[in-house]
Amino acid sequence: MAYDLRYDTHVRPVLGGNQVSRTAVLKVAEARARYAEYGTGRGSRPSNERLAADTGYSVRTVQRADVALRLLGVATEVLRGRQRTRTERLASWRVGDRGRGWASVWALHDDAELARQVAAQVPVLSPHPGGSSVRSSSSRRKVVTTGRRRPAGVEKPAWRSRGGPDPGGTRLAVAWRADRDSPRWAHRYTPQAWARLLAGPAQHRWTARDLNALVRDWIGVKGTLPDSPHRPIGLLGAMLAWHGDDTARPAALDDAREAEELATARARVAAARADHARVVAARSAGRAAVGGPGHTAAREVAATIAARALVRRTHTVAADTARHDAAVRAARGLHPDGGNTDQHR
DNA sequence: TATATGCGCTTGAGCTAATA
DNA sequence: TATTAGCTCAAGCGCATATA
Repeated sequence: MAYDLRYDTHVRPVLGGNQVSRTAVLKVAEARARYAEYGTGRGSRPSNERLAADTGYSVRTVQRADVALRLLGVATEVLRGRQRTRTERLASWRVGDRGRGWASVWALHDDAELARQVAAQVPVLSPHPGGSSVRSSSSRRKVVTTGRRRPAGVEKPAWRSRGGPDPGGTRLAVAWRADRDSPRWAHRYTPQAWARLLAGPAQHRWTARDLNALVRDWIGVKGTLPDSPHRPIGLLGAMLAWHGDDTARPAALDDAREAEELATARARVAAARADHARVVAARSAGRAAVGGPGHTAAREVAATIAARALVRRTHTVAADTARHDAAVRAARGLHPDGGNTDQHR
């Protein structure tokens, strides 16, 4: 599909006089895929010569196919091939690798824009019979429709016999599709299409967060998740089967931890509010007591105590000063009453 | 005649041995 | 010891040729 949709616009102008066939591109892509990691498409590192031997084409054609794959947007050359340094070769020898060079490393991948183009082509690839080689013409018969051919005993369509889309599963699918953390392929199907698969988890009160936690767990354990899985419903079904117990919500632990943090924060806020209320009450009581009989009596007692203390301090200082003055006069030979002696004169 | 393919040469990086 | 020629490896490119 990539070749059919993009070769003329993306590849042909670049390759000029060195075009490459669809068959050659497919063969080289298949050969490269055999050397890539199965789950991710990464780590494909056969040399051009190896690919030429595998495909039966020349190295030159392999090179052209590589360019085409790159321009089609389905492969990326991650590391260019080169000869190893002596240190690298010695390291390689220790693990039994006698090669002198390293081939380019390629990653094979899908392309979101290309996937959209392919999806857009589906109606063209599955034409209505009216567009086929069988010509239709207007019938002259009065009744052109066929009669009831339903087998006896079948009274309603299959979806109705299943009871229609599960409401809980539909609600969960709607929430999951609306969640910004959900993978893009969640939007490949309508909520009704997801509903049947999600009916079980919805019964056990799963949320969009649970589904995304399941996807993250899957990536963590399996190591990979395609950008555009071939059958998203099948993939999510595999994840749910891998998870096993629907009653064990994947995000339950996160929810419990957040609930505990929320409760702690609420208790902290309540305690702070109680402290503040106590402080406000005490301040109000203090302000109300100012000017009252108790406050006035206390002030009078305090003033009396302060006056007595002042008198005591004055007497003490006056006595100390008199003693000091007498001692100074005695040391100078002066009369204690204030007169001078002749000795000094 | 347009398209697809292969041959042969070139490039770039690195190693080895000969030589000044 | 530094320089240089020759070689390997991986990859790119132009042109001649085969083919439908």
